[in-house]
Amino acid sequence: MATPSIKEVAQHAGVSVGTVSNVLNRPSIVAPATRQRVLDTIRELGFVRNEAARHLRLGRGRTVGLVVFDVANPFFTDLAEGADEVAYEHDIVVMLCNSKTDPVREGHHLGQLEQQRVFGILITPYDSADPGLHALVARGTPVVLVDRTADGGGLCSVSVDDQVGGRLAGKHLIESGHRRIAFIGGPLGMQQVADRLAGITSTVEKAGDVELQTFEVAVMGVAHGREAGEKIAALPRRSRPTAAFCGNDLLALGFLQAMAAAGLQVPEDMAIVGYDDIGFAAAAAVPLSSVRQPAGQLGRTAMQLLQEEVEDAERHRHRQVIFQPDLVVRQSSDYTRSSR
Amino acid sequence: MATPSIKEVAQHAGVSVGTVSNVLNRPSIVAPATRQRVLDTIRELGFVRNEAARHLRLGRGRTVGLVVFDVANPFFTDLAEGADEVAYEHDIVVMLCNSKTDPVREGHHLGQLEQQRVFGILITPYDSADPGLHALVARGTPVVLVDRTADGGGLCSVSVDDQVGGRLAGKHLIESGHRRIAFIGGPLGMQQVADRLAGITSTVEKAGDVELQTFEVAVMGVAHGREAGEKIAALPRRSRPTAAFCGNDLLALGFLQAMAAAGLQVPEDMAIVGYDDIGFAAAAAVPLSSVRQPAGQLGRTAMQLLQEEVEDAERHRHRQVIFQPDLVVRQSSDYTRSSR
DNA sequence: GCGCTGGATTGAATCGTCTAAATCAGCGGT
DNA sequence: ACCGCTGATTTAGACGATTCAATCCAGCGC
Repeated sequence: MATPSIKEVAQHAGVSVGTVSNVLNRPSIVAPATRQRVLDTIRELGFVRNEAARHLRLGRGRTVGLVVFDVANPFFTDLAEGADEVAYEHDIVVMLCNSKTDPVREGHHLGQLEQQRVFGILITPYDSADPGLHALVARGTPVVLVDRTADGGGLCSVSVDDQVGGRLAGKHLIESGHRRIAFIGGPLGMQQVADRLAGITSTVEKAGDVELQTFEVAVMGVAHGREAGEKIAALPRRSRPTAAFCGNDLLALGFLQAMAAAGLQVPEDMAIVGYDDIGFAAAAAVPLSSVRQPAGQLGRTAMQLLQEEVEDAERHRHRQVIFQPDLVVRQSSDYTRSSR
Repeated sequence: MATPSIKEVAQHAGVSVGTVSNVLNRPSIVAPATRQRVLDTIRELGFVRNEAARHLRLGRGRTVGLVVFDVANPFFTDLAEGADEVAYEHDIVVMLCNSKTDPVREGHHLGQLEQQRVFGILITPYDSADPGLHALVARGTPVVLVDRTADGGGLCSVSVDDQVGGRLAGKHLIESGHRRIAFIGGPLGMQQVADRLAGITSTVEKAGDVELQTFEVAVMGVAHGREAGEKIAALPRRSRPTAAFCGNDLLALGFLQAMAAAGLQVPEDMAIVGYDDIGFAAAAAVPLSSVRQPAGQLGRTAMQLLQEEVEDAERHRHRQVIFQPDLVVRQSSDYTRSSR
């Protein structure tokens, strides 16, 4: 009934537990005949390795925790998929955790992962200076920051230059003639959001005659985008922004819905640029312009860095890998492609 | 440096390991003064419980594996979120695994989960009769089927009546006057797909004068939906279906894109009904009609069933919970709401 | 026939935690 | 002064796999 242990396999096959373990871990040093006999017994008995025991003895697990803001956001599932690819090659399993941009949930997950003595953690931290996170690192769990640059250099990180992203969006909108632009995103305390805002701000300031208005949201999801959109649509036409730069595509999608509901045309009455270029952006009611980030690559690279860090802890030097985003212009911000 | 063990905490606090363990697990039987001293030492030393050792000793883990077809499909992330909610209440952590409707990947994940001696597994199985899956169950890992009915009754399951879903879609399209309908989905070997098809087929047959054409796809993703759409758009107008029922919303979204690309109007030239009613369906270029499934509820219920099964293994009787889907009609299948 | 070599196998210790049984200290009752 | 009791604490195995030093043995050269 209960799964047999290595010991029962040994008895059944008439060898010692050491030999069974060797068959499992270094088959080459076991005599072929013995090896086969053990293998047969394993199959016969339906033996399944106990990872917990293995883990205890080895001191380190084969699981990597990936903590992200929002698993429902395709950007993060793409990222997760990239991480998974690399993990698979190294016989590592990925545990996806959803922090929902909530520091409490994030902390909870980190605690669980540390208790599990995971191989390492990839995380988009709510606050990269979180003392809890650094305590965890100090206690020995390897951590790689994802979609976030490690300021101090005390950690590896993989990110995309969000300021550049913000500038790309700003430049595009300004060049399209917009003079009143809204930024929708939040919480502003989040580095990613702050950087995107900083990016577009710098562009706006350079232009001189452009007004940028910030609308902070609590969570970057469709619902909040819609809410912000309703608020903005309700503004008097004269002072209402003519373009919106949304902190991510979910916000942008919600925002777009609000425009439709309010009877405002996109891009004529309101141009929209999102962020992440998730797959659904292109399929939206009005195909969405968006700042594209190489999500899969972020995930792959992060896992590789983690792998490197653990495999060769001595020689390892923390690295900050930074990718460049690019702007994908679609109908939501391009009059020339507009249907009417 | 290395995380301290319970033993070091004991030494430091001047008590035995047993007492430390008791502080952790049954604080009430420890004298308040001692308890406090141990607690202080724990904080001071930064002790973190080793879940692997605990797990080994207890024989069962606190992790539940959730194996789904496609983590990038919002239907499944909603489902996962529901499962997570309930898991959280029971101090259980959920491990999300992506099978990508690939039996090999699925098997790989099941193997990993079994090695980890997880608390249990929730799975949308590619083939619910898979011998590997049943062997795993026989060896003692509790499994609950999700979005899939357990035929034999040898397992708990939570599902939505897909035949009803298919009938709802069929009825709606036929009543809207369509006489040539396409079904896009696959692989047809998947029960969910087969049932949805069976549902619409039965409705079609009852109507008598309606023709149903099936287009099988390998994977239910946006790309395949687009592909199928292109193929159908290329058919001569006379024989081309006037409506499409897609196996899920991702397919439908892709299909919709293909219609736009081919210059066909939705719903005038082609009505579309999707499945799952994911959040993005409402935000699509043409808001998508869809058969809604209570994803979160599926996840919550599944986790509850698993919990019940493990907590009270003796008295437990396997149950099949079946929810009913309902149809959400939006513009993609409704002329009256069409903009033109 | 002896000792040696080297490949194959064994045995025991170990990882960190939990728990049942044993021990201990203190105290009230007789 | 002693017994027995209660409540607090300690002790001593497990749990299952890994690993390394120790052992075993067959074969070989001399």
